[in-house]
Amino acid sequence: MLTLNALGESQIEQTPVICVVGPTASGKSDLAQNIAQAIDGEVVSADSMQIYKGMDIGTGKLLPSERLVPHFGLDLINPGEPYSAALFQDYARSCFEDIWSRGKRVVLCGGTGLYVRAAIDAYDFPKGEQVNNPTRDKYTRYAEQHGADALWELLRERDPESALVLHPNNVRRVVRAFEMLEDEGTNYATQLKNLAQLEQEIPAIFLGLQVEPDSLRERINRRVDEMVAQGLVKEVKDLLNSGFREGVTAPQAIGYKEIVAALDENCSMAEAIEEIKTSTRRYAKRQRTWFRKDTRIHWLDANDDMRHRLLDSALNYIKD
RNA sequence: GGUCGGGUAGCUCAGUUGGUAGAGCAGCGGACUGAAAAUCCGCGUGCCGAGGGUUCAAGUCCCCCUCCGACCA
Repeated sequence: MLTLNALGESQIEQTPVICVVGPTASGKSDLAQNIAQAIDGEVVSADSMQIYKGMDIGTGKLLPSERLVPHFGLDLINPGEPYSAALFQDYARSCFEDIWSRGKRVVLCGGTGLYVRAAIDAYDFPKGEQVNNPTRDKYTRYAEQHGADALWELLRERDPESALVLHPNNVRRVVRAFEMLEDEGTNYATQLKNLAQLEQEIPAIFLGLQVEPDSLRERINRRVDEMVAQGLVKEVKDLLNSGFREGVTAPQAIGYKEIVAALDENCSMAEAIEEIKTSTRRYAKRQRTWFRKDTRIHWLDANDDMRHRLLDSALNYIKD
C-alpha cells in the first residue's frame, strides 16, 4: 500500500511481519505458508541452511511444487560460498520492502534464531570485512597452534573487557572479538552490552510452535527416516561431486555431515542415520532455549491432536 | 555338564594393594551481534546382578545362586 507522509512523499506501509518460529520438525513451513495464503502474504525463510542450493531434502525445504505462495530466502547461494547473519539481515530487509511495495503481507519463517532477530530487531552489525577474512584465519590458526587459552590470554591483553565476557574455550567468539577489534572499530563487550536494550526495528507479530518433547522426538525420527527414503544419500553424493567439502558452513549441516561420514566409511549408514536423529534433537533443544526467552512470542500448541486448529489460532493473533 | 571372561548412571565402560563410586555419549538447563543446523558453559544417588560370609569397613576378598558371551566336551 502506498500512503503519503506529511511531506507528500510516497511511503510504503510496513504491515507487521508475521514471524513463525519454533524448533525443527514442528511444522513451521506449512503453517507459514498457510498463514500467507490466508492473509495475502509471501514467505521469507530465515533458515541458515535452506539458503543453499542443492541442499533440499536434508534441510526440509519445501519442494517448488509444494509452495503455495512466493517464497524468498531459499537457494540463495552455492554450498561452497560463505554467508552471514549480516548478509541475511540486508537480504531480508530488501525482501520486506519488495513485498510491502506490492501491497502484500510478510510471513517470516525461521528456525535460525539469530537470523530472525537480525531481520526484525535493530542488530547493528559493524562495518568491516565480510565473512572469510584474514583476521579470522590468523587468529583461528593461532588457537590451533598455541591453544585456546593462549588465544584468550592474547585477547585479555588487547581487550580485557571482552575477554572477561568470553569463555576461553569458545574460540569462535574469541576470534570474532579480534575481528571486531582490529577490523571493525568496536569490541565484543560493547556489542554484547547493546544487546540488552536492543530495539525492535520492524513491526512484527511473533508466533511460536510448541510441541511436547516426546512428540517432537517422534516427529524428528519420522522426518529423518523420510529424508533417507526420499534420497538424502544421493543428494549428499551429488553435493560431494560439486565441491561441498570446500564450504565453510554448508558441510556442518545436520543430515549432511553424518552422511558424509558414512560415505567416507567412518561409520555405518545406520549409525549415521541414528546420529542425524540425535543431532536434530539437540538442535531442537538449542532452538527452544533461544526462543523461550523471547517474551514477544505467542506460543501455539502444535501437538498432533491440535494441528487442525493451528491456522485458526494463529490467525487469531494476526487480526488487528 | 566343565572352564574362563563379564554383569557398575539411559548406553559404552573406568574403578589403583578392601575405606559406601567416575569418565565419554545421551538427557536436562543455560549463553550467544558478522560461521548460528555452528560455537561455548553448567548439571552425575546409581538396590555397583541376587543372597550369604570374612572384616571396624566390600563394587573391590570368600561361598552360593542367576543372567550374558566365548571356549572345551
